[in-house]
Amino acid sequence: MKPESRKQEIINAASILFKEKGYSAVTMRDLAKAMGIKAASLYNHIQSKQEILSTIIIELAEEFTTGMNRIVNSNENSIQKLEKIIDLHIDVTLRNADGLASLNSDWMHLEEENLQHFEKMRHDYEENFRNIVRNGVDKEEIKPCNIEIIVFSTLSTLRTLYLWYPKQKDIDAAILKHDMVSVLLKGVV
Amino acid sequence: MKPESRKQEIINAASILFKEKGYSAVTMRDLAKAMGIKAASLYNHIQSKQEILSTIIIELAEEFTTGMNRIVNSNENSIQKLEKIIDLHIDVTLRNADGLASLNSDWMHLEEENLQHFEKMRHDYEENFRNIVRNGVDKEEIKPCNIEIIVFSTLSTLRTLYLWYPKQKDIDAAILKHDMVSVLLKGVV
DNA sequence: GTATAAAACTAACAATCGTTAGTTTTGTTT
DNA sequence: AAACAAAACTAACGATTGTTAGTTTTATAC
Repeated sequence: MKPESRKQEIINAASILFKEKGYSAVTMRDLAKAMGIKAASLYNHIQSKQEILSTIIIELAEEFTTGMNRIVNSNENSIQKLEKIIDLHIDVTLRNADGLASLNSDWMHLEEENLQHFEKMRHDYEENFRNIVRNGVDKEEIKPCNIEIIVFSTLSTLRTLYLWYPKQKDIDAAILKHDMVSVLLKGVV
Repeated sequence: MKPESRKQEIINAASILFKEKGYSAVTMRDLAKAMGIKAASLYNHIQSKQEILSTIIIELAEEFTTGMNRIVNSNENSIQKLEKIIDLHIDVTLRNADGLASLNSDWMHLEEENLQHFEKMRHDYEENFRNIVRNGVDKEEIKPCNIEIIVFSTLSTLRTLYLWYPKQKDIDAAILKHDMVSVLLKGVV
């Protein structure tokens, strides 16, 4: 029963519109119409269109950063860490699939300091991912494939989950996790 | 009489800009500046901004449609067909990585008839992909995993190749094909 | 019931958008 | 050098953009 703040409602509505058409193609009048108010009224709750975008993206990026740091600092082997990464992506996707569209497709429209912050978080995330895979190959827990290809193919699938999962209506999160681990790590042949 | 070459130069420049910022965020003045001319001069060669987008996307979508039809109608088993699909994506990516950004991220900005044509081609492509996987599972050439997850994870990786491949400077196409087959079909563990 | 704050409104701004019209420059052919 | 078309230009259009200012409505607290 606790009502979401009006600002959060706007951000949620914006996430949906940004997912459908992208940040640049969504006007403040589009967003206002989705909220059932006039464009100028939005500014009682938010500072700018840019603030909406950066709120959506930075919050999500920090979730991934926090999650990855927890995984990196855990005492598990490479395979277990990869499974935890898959869990992380599924969890975030379930919680905020709409926002992930902006994180994946509209990050380049962030402005100076937020853009830099985002790019650093993304770089660090990928570097951590790469190190986990590299470590797994060294310890022969993972096949000696091209590390870049493993990271790329796994990450591109996980990053695209937000597009696919909402269309799968009757799939349980636990089953999804299990099957993603199976397909991504163990192959299909 | 027809300025084919200059028109193609414009389309190529547009592909690069669309890749960097997306269709909606690129103005005709941006494109003109990239071409070293004024915005109005673009209209000696193209009819509209929309025409540029539809040319980029529809041409690529038809390449995939043609390629997929060839694969579907061949006398090969499921694994071989999946390998051919991987080849197809790598070939198209090598030939036109920039345009693929529009196909993946800006298709929703196509207008009525082109949008419908694109959506039908994409639907048919995915349906063909799904049938190949389903057939492979039935014949026990492919593990009995969730078919949707296999299609999704494979396709999301192939569709994202355009983002990743240009950054890999010293990787040969043949090696890439081999490794992609290895990672996507045989797993990493 | 009145005061106060939250949240909506109308009206408009300067800037920028895709695009058109009309004109001039450039390059090639005769 | 004259003719002609390709391709550039200047100038501007109507529409739309994000945003601001000032005002009115709505809901809550005393």
